[in-house]
Amino acid sequence: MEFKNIDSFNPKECISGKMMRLNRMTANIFRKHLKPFGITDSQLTLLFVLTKRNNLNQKELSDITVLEKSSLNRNLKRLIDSELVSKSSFPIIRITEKGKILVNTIIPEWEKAMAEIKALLESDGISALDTLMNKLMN
Amino acid sequence: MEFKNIDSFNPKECISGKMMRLNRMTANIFRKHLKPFGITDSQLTLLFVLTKRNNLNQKELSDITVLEKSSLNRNLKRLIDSELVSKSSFPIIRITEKGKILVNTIIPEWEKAMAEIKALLESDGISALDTLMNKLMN
DNA sequence: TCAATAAAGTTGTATATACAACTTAGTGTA
DNA sequence: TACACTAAGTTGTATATACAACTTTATTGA
Repeated sequence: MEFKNIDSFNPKECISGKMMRLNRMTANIFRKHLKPFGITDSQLTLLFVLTKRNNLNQKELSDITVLEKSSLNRNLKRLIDSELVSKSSFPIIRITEKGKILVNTIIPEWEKAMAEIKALLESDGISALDTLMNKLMN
Repeated sequence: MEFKNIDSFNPKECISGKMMRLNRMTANIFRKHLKPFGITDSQLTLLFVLTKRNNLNQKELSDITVLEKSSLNRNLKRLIDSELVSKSSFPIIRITEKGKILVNTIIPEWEKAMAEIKALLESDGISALDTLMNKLMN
């Protein structure tokens, strides 16, 4: 049986495939650094946003983080269970004092993760990432 | 309470955060196009690899796709359940005839997804992605 | 004000992913 | 060959993520 499409296409070009791989490699580096704190990169991203902006609801958070509302809702649930985030002023989501302390504590280790990935990316890799962000974050 | 680290850091720089967002946006586009075929982008990546290389074991597949061995094992399991992949020549993993037919059928739609994402990325976005791949894939 | 509609938030379900621990298969050396 | 060791593969468990369907909250028009 012949497969004309298969014979002529080049799967290595796949942009989704590349993006998934890059994401896994990056996540592996950050996960390693965050492990001692019992928090994930995705959760840390939310804490980071909430550290700087204290009047967001779930819709706004999901827009900022490009997370589907149900995904966001569940990620928040875990942070609430850990008492790092509070829904007590619903619908506004706020980081707790405990959350702020954790973020403040993690930052030095986050900077180590950043240094590790930056060493791999070098300056042109870092600006390549910004190029992609500018293209896709319309 | 004061948080020196929080006051001075810039969470928007976070490379992991950027990568996760880019990955979600890209995945959203591909998922939309692949939906009619009942297959995911991650599964399609595996079929793509197996379409071109027919003598790989799980270890080799996990290296190529940058997937932890247990993740790979489970992704394969789903493909085996769908009879798109076969483990009958263990430990070698092979795509089945059904799998090849599906890939051949999907390729035109995959090309549409590629066109959509390429239109957003433009040529400098596309080369930015390659820059990142070159940096991280050692 | 109240009913209709829209928006935001929640829950069910499925795949994706990784780490840890375990089992099976393979290798090498005495 | 047999035993020890290593590599590959599998399973348990937890988080991440999205879509669909549902509930709750907010908005708007009569």
